[in-house]
Amino acid sequence: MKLDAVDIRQAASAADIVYEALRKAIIEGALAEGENLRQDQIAQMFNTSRIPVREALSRLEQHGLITTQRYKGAVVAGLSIEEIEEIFEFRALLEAEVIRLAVPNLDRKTLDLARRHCDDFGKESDSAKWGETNRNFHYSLYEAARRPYYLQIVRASLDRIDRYLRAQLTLTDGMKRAAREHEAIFDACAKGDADMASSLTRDHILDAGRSLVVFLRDQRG
Amino acid sequence: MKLDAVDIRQAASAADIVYEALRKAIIEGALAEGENLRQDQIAQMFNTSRIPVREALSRLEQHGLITTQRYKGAVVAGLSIEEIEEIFEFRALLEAEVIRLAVPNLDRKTLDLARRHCDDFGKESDSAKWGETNRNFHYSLYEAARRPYYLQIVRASLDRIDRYLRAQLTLTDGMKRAAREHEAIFDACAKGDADMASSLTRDHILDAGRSLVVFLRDQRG
DNA sequence: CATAGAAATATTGGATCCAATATACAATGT
DNA sequence: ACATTGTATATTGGATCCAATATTTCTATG
Repeated sequence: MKLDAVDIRQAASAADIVYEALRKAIIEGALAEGENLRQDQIAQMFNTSRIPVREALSRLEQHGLITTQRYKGAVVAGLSIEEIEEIFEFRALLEAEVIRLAVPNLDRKTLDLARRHCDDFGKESDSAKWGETNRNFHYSLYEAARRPYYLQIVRASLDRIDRYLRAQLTLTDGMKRAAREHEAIFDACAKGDADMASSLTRDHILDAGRSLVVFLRDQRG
Repeated sequence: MKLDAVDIRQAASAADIVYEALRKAIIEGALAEGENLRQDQIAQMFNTSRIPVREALSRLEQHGLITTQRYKGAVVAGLSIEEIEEIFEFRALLEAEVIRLAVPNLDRKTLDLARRHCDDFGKESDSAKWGETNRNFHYSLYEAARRPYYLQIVRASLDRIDRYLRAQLTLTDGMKRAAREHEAIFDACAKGDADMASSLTRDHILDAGRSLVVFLRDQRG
């Protein structure tokens, strides 16, 4: 197990740092599904005691990223195909609505930023960074919806399936398709067509979900 | 501050018990908005140390039910009118979809159960129990959607605004209206009309939200 | 008497220690 | 040889203690 350094601005507590580092490692796939997370081991890694580690693990469990059992420890949670399908269906519903609410509020500056993120995604060859640029693109538009509660849920739902998406996209040509779909979504936003942007976002997510399920069924047998 | 007893079957840890008790107290309004939650005080209440209390508080903060500041402690979180409006809008979107997905799966047994919960709600005079019967009715139908992830989010979003709803319904005649709307939702479900059930659920939630906002604007000045 | 500064108090986050239990492995009997 | 039992080890959850800081109270001074 190997973890990246973290740079949380307002990391008030050690627990926050541990939480963010583990969250990042899990959603990026650096920690494999089923991998054991020993409190002692993590505590030593962060030069801290088990107390903040336990708090971090507790939060990760609340978000469904790990499961714990007393006297046995925590493991990185895995999702069944059915659970993954449900989360994609959920994201399609939610993000389609968020983009619809965002379009009327989009201004020049936001569109320019989204345009840059869209280009970055198209040009990104390092698959490890794919997740970041993807989030950057979508969230730069979503922010305009001014719905912090929606966005919190959007982020949490993406966290759950992000590492499966990344695994698939590094092994298939899904990224090209995603880049094309991003272009279409951006164009609809730039034209101010909320219904179109919403519909395309919905399809974008459902397509990705279907591809991923095919990929996983094959991989898992 | 006074807390109910808890009865969690699989309350593996003291932290679970404290978490559930505090959660219940907050969503029922037994703990007022802004009320201080001192770790020591809570620990003594549950005959335990501050460690499990801290874990419980950390989880409550993740769910947005409290806010904490180092060296100052935790307080029960309050929501602005705008935040409440957002959550009702969110619930309308989500629960309308959940009931739509549920209707095709409804069987005799589930409908009978929902019928009973619907009657219970109409007959319930104790406003303290309103929240439970309301949840029982809606969730008995929602379960049929077989979407555990959706339901988890539905529960969390209701938790955030439940105590405002309860406060309003005890002081207005909103319960009669809610009871009528429940009847209509149930009838649509019994007829197998998913679109109608969805639309009525959406209106039911948006109506409740609007009434609540009027009530709160008046109350808060 | 009012106010500024200092000491006392309250309160949190983290470290270390202890209790409980699951797992692994060795010893023992058939 | 193999199954069973007992023990040693690993690991978690909780209790107690310590460090850091915010708040309050008290005192001294103009």
